[in-house]
Amino acid sequence: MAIMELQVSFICLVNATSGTTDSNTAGNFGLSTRPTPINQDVSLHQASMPSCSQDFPQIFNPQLESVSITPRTTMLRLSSSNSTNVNSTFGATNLTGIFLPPHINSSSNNVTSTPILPDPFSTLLEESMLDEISLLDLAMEEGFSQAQASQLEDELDSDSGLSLDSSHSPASPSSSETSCSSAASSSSTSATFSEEGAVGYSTDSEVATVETEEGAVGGYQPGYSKLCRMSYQDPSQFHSLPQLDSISHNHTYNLPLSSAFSEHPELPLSSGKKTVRDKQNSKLQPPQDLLDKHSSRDERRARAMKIPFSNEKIINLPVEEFNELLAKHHLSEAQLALIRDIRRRGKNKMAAQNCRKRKLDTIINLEQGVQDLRRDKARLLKEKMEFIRSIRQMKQKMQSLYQEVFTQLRDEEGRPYPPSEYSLQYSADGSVLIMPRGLTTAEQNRKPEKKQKDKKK
DNA sequence: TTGAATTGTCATTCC
DNA sequence: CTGGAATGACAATTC
Repeated sequence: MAIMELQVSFICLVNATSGTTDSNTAGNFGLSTRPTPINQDVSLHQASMPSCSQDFPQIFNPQLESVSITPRTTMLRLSSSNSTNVNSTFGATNLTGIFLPPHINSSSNNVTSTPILPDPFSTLLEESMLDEISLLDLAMEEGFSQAQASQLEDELDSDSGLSLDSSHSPASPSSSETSCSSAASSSSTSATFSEEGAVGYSTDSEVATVETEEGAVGGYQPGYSKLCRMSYQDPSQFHSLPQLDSISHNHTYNLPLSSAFSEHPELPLSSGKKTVRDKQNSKLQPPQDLLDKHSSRDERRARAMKIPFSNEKIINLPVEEFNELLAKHHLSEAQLALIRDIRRRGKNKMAAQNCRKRKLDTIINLEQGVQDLRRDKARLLKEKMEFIRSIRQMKQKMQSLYQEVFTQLRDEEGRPYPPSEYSLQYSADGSVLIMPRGLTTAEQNRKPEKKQKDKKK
C-alpha cells in the first residue's frame, strides 16, 4: 500500500514536471497514470532558476510561509509567493534522497498537519534495500525463483495449474485410469462367481449397468483422480472437514456390484462343505472348489454353516427385513451368530471402503488447496517484482530531475551552486530548499528561522 | 521372495 | 439399548 501510494504520487509529480523532462515518464512506470490533483500554483519562479522556473511547478510545494530570513545562511527557499499557512517546522530533507513529496496534493491547504517524512526516498525506496528485500524474499520462496514465478504465473493464466507437482502426486491420471480398468475387470469376474467378494456392496443386481458408471465399479480402488469423480450423496458426513464443504459428496460411494448376489443359496451350499478351518487352506483347494477359491471368507463360512440365504441379503437387508428373514428359517445359535457376524463385517467392510475414500478425498482437496496457494504466492511474487522494478525506475527519474533542477539554480550573483557544498532539501510541508551540505535536519529543526531567512526568492 | 498397496476385520466411539 | 456409521489399527491378501 505504501509503495503504491508512493508510486501514484510520484507519477503525479512526474506528470507535472514533464514539460521539461521526459514527457512520457509516467508511461515508463507501467502503472496507472490517473492524475492526482496538484496545486498548480506551486512554482520555483521566485528562486534563481533563470531557465526553469516554470518548468518544475509541482515538484516544489508552495505554501511555505516566507517569514524571516537570516541573511547569513545561504539556504534558499524555493516556494511560491503566495504561501501562507505553513510554518517553518519542516524537517529539511536532502533531495538526493527524496523520492517524492509526502503530500504533493495537499499543498493548497495544509489544514491537516503534515507529518515529517524525512528522506522518504532514501529510507523507503533505497534501491539497495529493495534489492535486499527482493533477494531475501526470493530466498524464502522455497525455490521460487523469479523465473519460476513467471512460469507459475503463465500456468495460472492458462488454467493449467494442476500440473504443479503432478510428477510426484499420486493423483496422476494414468494411475486412476489403470485403477478403473482393473476395477471393471475385477467386477466382471466377481459377477461370474455369484458370491465373489465385495459382499453386499450393492443391492442393485444390474451389474452391466453399474460397470459402466464412472468410478462405480469394483468399489474403492486406488487412484486420487478417480476419487474426484465419485459422487457422494451425503455431504453432511464431512462436518469435520470444513475445507471440503464446497465439495458435494455421495456418502454411498457407488458401492461395487461385483457381488451381484442373485440369491442362489442352494448353489454354494451344495458345493461347499468345507469347514471354517478348511477354507483357511483354500490355496490348496482342488479345482472343484473354484467357488471357494473365489469366495470371501464369510461366504465360505456361510456355506460351511449352510446358511440358507446369501450374504448379500444378510448384509444389505434393512433391519426389519433382516429379522423377518431370520424368523422365517429355523437357525441354530451358531448359524445366527455367524449371520450376525457376516452382517457386521459386511457393513464394516463397506464403511471401511467409504472411510478410505473420504480420507483420500481429503488429501486430494488439501493438495489442491496447496497448489492454489502456491499459484497465489507466485502471482504475488511476480507483482512484487514488478513493483520493485517500477520503483527503481521512479528513483532514477527522480535523480535525473534533481540534477536538472539543481544545475539550473543560481545564487544572488547568478552563480551555480556547487553540488559538493549544497543540496536540495525537502521539507515536510512540501517546500524545497537548497541548503549547505552538513546541515542536519536536527539543526534545521532547532533553528527553523534560519531556513526561512534563507529562502530563495 | 519380498515389499508395497490394497482390502478385510476388529475394536471402539459416537449418533 | 440396538443398529450402524466412522475410523484407527492391524491382519490378510493381492500385485
